[in-house]
Amino acid sequence: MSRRVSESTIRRLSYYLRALEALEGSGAATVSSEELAERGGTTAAQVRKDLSQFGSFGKRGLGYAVKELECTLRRILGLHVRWRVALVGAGRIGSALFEYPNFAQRGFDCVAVLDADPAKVGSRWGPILIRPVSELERTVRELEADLVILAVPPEAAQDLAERAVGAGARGILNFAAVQLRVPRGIPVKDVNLVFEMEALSFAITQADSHA
Amino acid sequence: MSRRVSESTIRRLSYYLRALEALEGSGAATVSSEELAERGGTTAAQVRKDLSQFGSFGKRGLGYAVKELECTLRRILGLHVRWRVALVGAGRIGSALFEYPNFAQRGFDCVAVLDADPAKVGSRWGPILIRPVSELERTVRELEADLVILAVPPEAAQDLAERAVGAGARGILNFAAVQLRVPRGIPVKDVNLVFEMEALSFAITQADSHA
DNA sequence: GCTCACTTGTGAAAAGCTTCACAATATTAG
DNA sequence: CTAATATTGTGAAGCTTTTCACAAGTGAGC
Repeated sequence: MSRRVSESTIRRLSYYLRALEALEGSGAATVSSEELAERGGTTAAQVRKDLSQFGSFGKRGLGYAVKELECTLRRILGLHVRWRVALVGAGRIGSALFEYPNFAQRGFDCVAVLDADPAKVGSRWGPILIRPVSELERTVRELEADLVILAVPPEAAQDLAERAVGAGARGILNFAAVQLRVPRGIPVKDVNLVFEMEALSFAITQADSHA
Repeated sequence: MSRRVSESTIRRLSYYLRALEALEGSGAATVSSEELAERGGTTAAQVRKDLSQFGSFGKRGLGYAVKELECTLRRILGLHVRWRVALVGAGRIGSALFEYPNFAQRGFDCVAVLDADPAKVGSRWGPILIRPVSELERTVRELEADLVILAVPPEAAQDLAERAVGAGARGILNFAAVQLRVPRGIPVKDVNLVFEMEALSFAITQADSHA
């Protein structure tokens, strides 16, 4: 029950959680692996295998209790606690993130915003005062930020990542198009729109050349 | 040379391309699989395997010619042509995307913006007039959009995806937290910040419980 | 020309992930 | 109570991806 769990499994757990939330809204009390699979874009066997890595949550013949499984998944994903997030980079992406309502709803509280641009430093986003990036370490330490979001140019990302981790950050969401090197044990997730667009471009081009 | 190429390989090709661009800027003429691996966050063997799926681009003993490989990768990824993109959803995310300068730089031209909010319809973003989503089909058809970006609420996404594909869209970048069902052969890429944050949350929680 | 150091391309082995198939178990109906 | 039906949990099989290891090719120095 405590082997290494694959990235793909985790990603699917997030989908299952969204599906369960929707099901709860629609009043369903139980759900089968088959229905979860349909909503999560996978197969029933996969759903059962995924869940079985963490325990045995269903009832044979019946399926899974929606509310209970939802709760279990939240706990597995570590969403039963709130996470403190420091956002580095108050540009377009940073601002979109900051205003994204689902963010706080899902347990992620933005406790600080930092930027390198002196013109932005000192202004306010709602209750939050924008700080200079030079105060990154102090901010992470004093506000006990768990997670750091880097929405900064690629050339700045590696340095900021190292400093954030040095000051106690435990995970990084990276919007910069570089592969960050961080100490073992610090998870990094990359989000990169250009990469996704390039993957679409490849898939379409490929399809054409085979037609 | 024309087997199915894995998602992971494509994702890494994008990293290699970024690395090559950086190398070209710094004046290097050739690069070894080892150096590409370091910059792309993988291993030398993986780099060689990835590239070998498309041909034989290196010189033994020497490595790869930076400029040439860059060009080859662009062609493999289908980036030698420009892509026409329609953006559906003129909210925070849509606006951040629209203003993202790298987007156009990398060959993706935003040819239309649509929104469901009558208050936004008719206003301008630079040269682009915001259209009502009711005109999605007409817009995709007349402006010959290849790719559609859905930056809309989850409940609207499935319907819009179907309509976009019906009107000729060939690929979808989906920001909504639902699994879209589309006809076979239409690639869909999902971008979801909450999923990435949840993966971080899981990784950290997991690490804790094993400490 | 010969040797040396270097680096690719690739078959084979290893590791990892997904699908299959079925015993086990739960509920409902008669 | 028995039969019929539904659905889970899981070992084993099948498939995919990654890593390994090395023959083959390349240029530089002498």
